Amino acid sequence: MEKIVCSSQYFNIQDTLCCGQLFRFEPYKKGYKVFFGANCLYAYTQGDTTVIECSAQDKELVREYFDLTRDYSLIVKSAIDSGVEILAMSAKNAKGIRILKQDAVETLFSFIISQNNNIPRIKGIIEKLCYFLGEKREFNGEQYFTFPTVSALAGQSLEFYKSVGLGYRAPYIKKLAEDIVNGLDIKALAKLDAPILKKELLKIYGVGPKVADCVLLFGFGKTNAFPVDTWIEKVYRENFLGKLKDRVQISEFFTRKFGENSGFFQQYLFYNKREREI
DNA sequence: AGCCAGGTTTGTA
DNA sequence: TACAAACATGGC
Repeated sequence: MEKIVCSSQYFNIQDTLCCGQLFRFEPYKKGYKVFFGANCLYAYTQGDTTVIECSAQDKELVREYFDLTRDYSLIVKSAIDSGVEILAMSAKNAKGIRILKQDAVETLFSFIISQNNNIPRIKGIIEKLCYFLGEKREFNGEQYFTFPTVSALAGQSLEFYKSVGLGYRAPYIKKLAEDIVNGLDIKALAKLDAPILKKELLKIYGVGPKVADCVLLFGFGKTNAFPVDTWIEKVYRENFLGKLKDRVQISEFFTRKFGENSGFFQQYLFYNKREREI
C-alpha cells in the first residue's frame, strides 16, 4: 500500500466526498473507502493533512482522480473576491472540495439515476447494481464490488432494474446500456468542446440539461458547466433574487457570470445550501 | 397524507 | 414555444 499525503487546506476528504458529486464511498476506519472505476482507496484526515492509501499501481490514477495538480487556492480566492456574498461564504465553508475526474460512463449512468431522486437513495440503487452486476474484488483483505461493465448492465430485464429501485428510470438505464454495447462510444465524446459534447449527451434517452451538465462537469472535466437542480434553484431565488423560471436560463445566467469557474462555484453553493437544510 | 428528492419525457395549446 | 402532468420509490 502506498500513501499520498497533501495539505488538507484545499483538500478536505469529507467535503469532497459528501458534496454530491459521487455516490460510491462509505465510512471506513478513520475516514472513507472510495470506489472509483474498478479500484478502491482509503482516505482520511490526519492533523492538517489528507492521506490517501492505495495500491502502488493506482497512485498516478489517484492523483488524476482527485485533481491534485490544480491550484484550488486560486479558485477559492476568486470566489471570495467575487463580490457575491453567498458565494464567498459558501467557498470559505467548502474550500476543501475538489472536483473529481470520474469515469464518464459511470457518471452518465449515475446521474441518470439521480433525476428526481435523493442522494441516499441514489447511493443505495448504485450499490445494488454493483452488488448484483459488478465484479468481486478485494481491498485490504475485504471484498467490494466494481461498478458493472456496460455488457453486464445491458443483459438485464426491465424487472431486474425495477427490483433495485430504479422505478421509471429503468428503461433509460436499459436502453443506454444496450446502445453502448451496440457501438455508442461515450468516451470518444471527450475530445469534443463542451457545447457540442452537451448536445450529444442530450440525445440520450433520459438525459436532460441538468444531467448533461453533471456529466460534463464530473465525467468530462468541463468546468464551465453549471448544473441547476432544485437546491441551486432555491439559491438562485433566495440569494440572487432571480426571476427566471426556466432552469436552462438559470444555468446560462450563472455560466455567463462565472465562466470557467462555474462548476467549482456551483459545488460550493450546492454543498453549502444542502448541508444547511439537512 | 402529502411533499420532496442533484429531472425528463410526453402531451397539449 | 411554453407549460403541466406523469413518472417509481422511500423518508419525513
